[in-house]
Amino acid sequence: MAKQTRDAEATKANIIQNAMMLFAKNGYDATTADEIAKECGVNKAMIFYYFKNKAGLYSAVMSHALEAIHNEVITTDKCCVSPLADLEAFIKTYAKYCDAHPYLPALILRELSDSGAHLPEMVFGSLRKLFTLLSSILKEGETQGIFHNVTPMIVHFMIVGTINLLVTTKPLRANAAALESELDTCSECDIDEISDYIFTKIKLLLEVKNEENITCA
Amino acid sequence: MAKQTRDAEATKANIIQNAMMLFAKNGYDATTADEIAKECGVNKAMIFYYFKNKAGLYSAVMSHALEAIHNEVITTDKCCVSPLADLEAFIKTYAKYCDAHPYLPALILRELSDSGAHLPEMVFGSLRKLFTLLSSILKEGETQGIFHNVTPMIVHFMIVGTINLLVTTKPLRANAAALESELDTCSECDIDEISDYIFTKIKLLLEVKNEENITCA
Amino acid sequence: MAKQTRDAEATKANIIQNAMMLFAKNGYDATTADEIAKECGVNKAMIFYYFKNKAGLYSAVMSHALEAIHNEVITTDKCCVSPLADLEAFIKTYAKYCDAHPYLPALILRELSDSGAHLPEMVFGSLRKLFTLLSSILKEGETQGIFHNVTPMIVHFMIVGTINLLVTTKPLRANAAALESELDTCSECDIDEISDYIFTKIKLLLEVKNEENITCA
Amino acid sequence: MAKQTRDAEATKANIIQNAMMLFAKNGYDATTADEIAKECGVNKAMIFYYFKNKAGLYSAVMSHALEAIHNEVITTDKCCVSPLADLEAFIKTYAKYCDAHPYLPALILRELSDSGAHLPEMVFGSLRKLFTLLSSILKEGETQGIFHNVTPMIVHFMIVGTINLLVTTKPLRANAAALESELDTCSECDIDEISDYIFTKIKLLLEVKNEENITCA
DNA sequence: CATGAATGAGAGTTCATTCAT
DNA sequence: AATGAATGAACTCTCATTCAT
Repeated sequence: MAKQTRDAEATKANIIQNAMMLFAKNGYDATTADEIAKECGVNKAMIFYYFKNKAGLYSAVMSHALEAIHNEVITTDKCCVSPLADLEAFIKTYAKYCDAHPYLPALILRELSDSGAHLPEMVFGSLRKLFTLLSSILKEGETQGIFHNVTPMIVHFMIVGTINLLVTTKPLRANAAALESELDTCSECDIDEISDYIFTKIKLLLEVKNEENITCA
Repeated sequence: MAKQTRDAEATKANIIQNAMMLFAKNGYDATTADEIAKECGVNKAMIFYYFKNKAGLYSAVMSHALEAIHNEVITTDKCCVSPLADLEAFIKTYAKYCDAHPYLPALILRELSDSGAHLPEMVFGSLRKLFTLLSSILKEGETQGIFHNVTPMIVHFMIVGTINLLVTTKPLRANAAALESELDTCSECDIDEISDYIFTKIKLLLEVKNEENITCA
Repeated sequence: MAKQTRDAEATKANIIQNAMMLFAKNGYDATTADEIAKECGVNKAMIFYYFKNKAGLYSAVMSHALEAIHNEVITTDKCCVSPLADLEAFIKTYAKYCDAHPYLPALILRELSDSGAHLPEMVFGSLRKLFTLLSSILKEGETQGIFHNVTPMIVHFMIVGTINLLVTTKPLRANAAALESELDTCSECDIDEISDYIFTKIKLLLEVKNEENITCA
Repeated sequence: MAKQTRDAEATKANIIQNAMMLFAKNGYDATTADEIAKECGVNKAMIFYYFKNKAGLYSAVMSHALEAIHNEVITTDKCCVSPLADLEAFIKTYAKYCDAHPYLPALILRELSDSGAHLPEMVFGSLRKLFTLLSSILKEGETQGIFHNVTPMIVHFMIVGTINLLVTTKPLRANAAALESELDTCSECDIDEISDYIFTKIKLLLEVKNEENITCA
């Protein structure tokens, strides 16, 4: 297929791209080197030449993906304007990126559901960096007295986990809706509505003190 | 190992139990029939005798697990007392069950992250039933005017997804906390605190109208 | 299926009947004990109870079948009327029996094509008896001066082998004829025409001295 | 064992050769991939690498064998000299080839005794081609008025079937003769005698009109 | 850098056969 | 006599990985 490039970086990138897609679609074990090679139009041995082994490729794929999203989020983040603005940027950037690269959420969920059985430091570190970023936004909000009762880990999963799940289950939800028309699986919701909704709700949940809630007026 | 029972139901249950654990721990592909058989103290052929093939066993495992949690949630549900009480029951029962049977969340997450590539009707139906249950609670709350701006699917993932992730990542979070002491990964949080927190926050998020938020006083 | 008979002989006969069919259709290796049992409506263990093992069953099947054909041929043989009449009886009885019990030829051919790898004395003996019978007819004809230049083994295969092949290839020949209409595979020939033809031709071949053939007139 | 050739065609041919022998000796089901690989001095996986699966290998083996005999027969055929000369060439070439490659007859007989359950078009086609060749010789003879009352399919089996049977049963016949010394199983007959005999007899059977037979002078 | 041939270690699945009831 | 549960040995096929070119 792809003409023999003889360009190491291009070949590597090509393999990573296609592997990412396949790993996300079928999982680590169910993705074979043959399959990846065929998809890339590259000889199977090249995978081992460039990445040493399958785990090495997987690791490269994950680093690549997480690096990318972290960069995306951190650079778009209107850092330090205000915790609320930062939070909004975080949520919307993350959501948009996931929507554009839907393999990522699948990979992350799978990785988390294994307790990271498959993967090494680097990947683990990247996940942590993302959490650290959100964490610092939330803490700043608390310091400024605009967020209350924040447990960052839980809020993190409420945001990131929910987005991941909504993105990966998109086909499944469409399917479920088709079968049972009264069931609203948000199958038509687009990513902007979703991230708006999440942001609005998370904002509420962070701003309102537990004791006050609606009792105010 | 386990004495030869010659009791079909017991043998089947034994296999399902052990398979559930292994599938949850290692995923579908990485779990081998040999491994399951050894863990059960049963001849490998019994797996095929009772479940026809590996996929059949997986299907049985998933049905079993989802059936169980659905029953648990539905029977404990103080049905129809009030949407709020029902919601609390839903969240806490679900959380408690997951904590007690931590394979379940891993299985569910994995299944969702495939878009259900692996599994059949039954499983899919069970997942739907769980969502339908929460959905009806939320809708009743809206009808009664105590919940506002509810998008059930998203709220569902905010609850169920978050619990699943917190349960499955427990070891991972402990690990991360150990590496970097300032990072609060909620690694000490027990399931009751978690479900309390989630319930409180979800309650807020449902009860407050978007426009009002903290502007009240 | 078949109600529990508790009649040993009936059960055995039932198993033999069905096994014969399956062995003929699929061959020894491709026929499983499960399959036979299901076809008979009998528990699989009975096969081993009555026949010790699969080879034992096969042996029983072959003996039964060869016994049957040998009896048929020998009793119908208008023995000793005249070699020609005996030959005709042999051919026609054999052909008719094969046509009525088409598993037999398949079993025999398969057995012969293995050089009898599968089977024991008894079967081997039965085959020999059949050949001995024809042999004696041919020899008697030679003694009486009406048959010439007889090599019994070759003539035997010309008769028995040809009938076996025509019977077993019946579906194949129909198939071939359907594909290529100009090809005459004798797919419409019935067993009487066939045995008439074979008898007529074999008669010629035995009666004419090699040197004379058509040179006569 | 056999040194690693790294020559695809050689490896394939090697596998086909050995597989042909084993399939002929033990039949399709009783021949295992392990056995073939060991016999070839090749890694078992190569079988699947080159032939996709066991059935694929079998198919390749059959095509190869039938192709070979068809070529042999057709090139040796002194085509169109005279039907009688052609017939003689057909019979003798076929017999000689079978004698030299005794797996072939076993394979053919087995295939025929299944009604071709196992095998695909190609093989079926090759068998048909052989029959078509003989058929045309016989028809030409009839047109020229030297053969009479020809039913090609039956005559085909009388020739080809008989040769196949004689070749495959060679060990069996030797065995039978050893047991019972009076029985003449033609165990000493060599292939030239056999094909001479068959040719002579088939010639008779074709040339003499049914009604005349020995009645001549 | 790139390829196709080759390998070894399993994995899932089948099946004849035995055991306990 | 009859059954269903249980077993162990094989068998086909797959796949990550390496080697020779």
